[in-house]
Amino acid sequence: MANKILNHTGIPFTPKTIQAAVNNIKQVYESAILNGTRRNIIRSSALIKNIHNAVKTDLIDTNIHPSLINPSPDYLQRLISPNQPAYNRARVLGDKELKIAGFLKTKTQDISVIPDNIPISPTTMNVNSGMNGYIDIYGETFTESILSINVRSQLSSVNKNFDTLYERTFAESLNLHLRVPNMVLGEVYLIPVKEYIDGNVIGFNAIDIGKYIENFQAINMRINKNDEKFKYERCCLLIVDFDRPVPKIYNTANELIQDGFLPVGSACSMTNLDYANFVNDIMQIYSTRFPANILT
DNA sequence: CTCAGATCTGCACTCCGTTT
DNA sequence: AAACGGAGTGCAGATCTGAG
Repeated sequence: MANKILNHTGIPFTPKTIQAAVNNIKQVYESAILNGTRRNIIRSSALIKNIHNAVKTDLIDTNIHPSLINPSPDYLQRLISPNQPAYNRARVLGDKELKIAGFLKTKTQDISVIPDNIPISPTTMNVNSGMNGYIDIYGETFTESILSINVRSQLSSVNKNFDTLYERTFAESLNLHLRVPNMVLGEVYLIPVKEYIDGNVIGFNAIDIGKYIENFQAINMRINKNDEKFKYERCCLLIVDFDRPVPKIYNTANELIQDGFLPVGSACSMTNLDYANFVNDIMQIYSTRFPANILT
């Protein structure tokens, strides 16, 4: 897990930008298609970790302390007492996906940023759900103060899986917000503007990208903690054209119209759904909601 | 304690009955 | 016949467990 990200020749590689991440995804995925190991590479999560890494890098660039991202349980133990003396924090990125309890179930979060000044307070859950009696090692106060960003992708069979994946996306935010309504949730969803066809050759099919934009706008921008619980505080629909030598990331609907992926006059908007402003936007929402929490 | 085998989890993708 | 929808599949990695 520490660094399982490889380039297409099998050499360890750490993408620092979202463009480097999608470039590497294209190269690794396409070589896997050609040598018949496409399913293996997808299920190994080797591709999606490229996006994880670029998002983590962008979080650090907004001044988040690396040790507060996906910290180990050992590191978290220092928060068990609010009067703990200052801890000598190494500038190392954690890689532990935190298992967070929601109203219906637990779920490990892809990227968790923990505040440095909120104590952990284990509690036994007392709720009218299957989680009744579950011992949550973090407690509600700490859980709701975690900034959580999940990352998904779908490179082929896009329409076939739309329903299942959209339901999952919708359910994950609801599960957490039903228990901890203040929690700030982000989602980065990589979607190709043309899906890869199946088989052992490189090829692309058109998809209806407008449908994705509309559906993700419908669960986006939960600015007020009283807003609908199935929404995310900030979603990113990372729309990428892989059918060119260097993949192109789309940040605006106008670019999609210009390249023929949305009809002229389309009402679709990528405002608040783009990657370019994603990290800044979600940090803004977090710091407004939890002005006293320390992430640096 | 170690560590190998068992079990659990996450997730892209397939399959097949239903609808149009 | 074609498209749809959603239950089912199976791989890979993570985590657990118990024998020694």
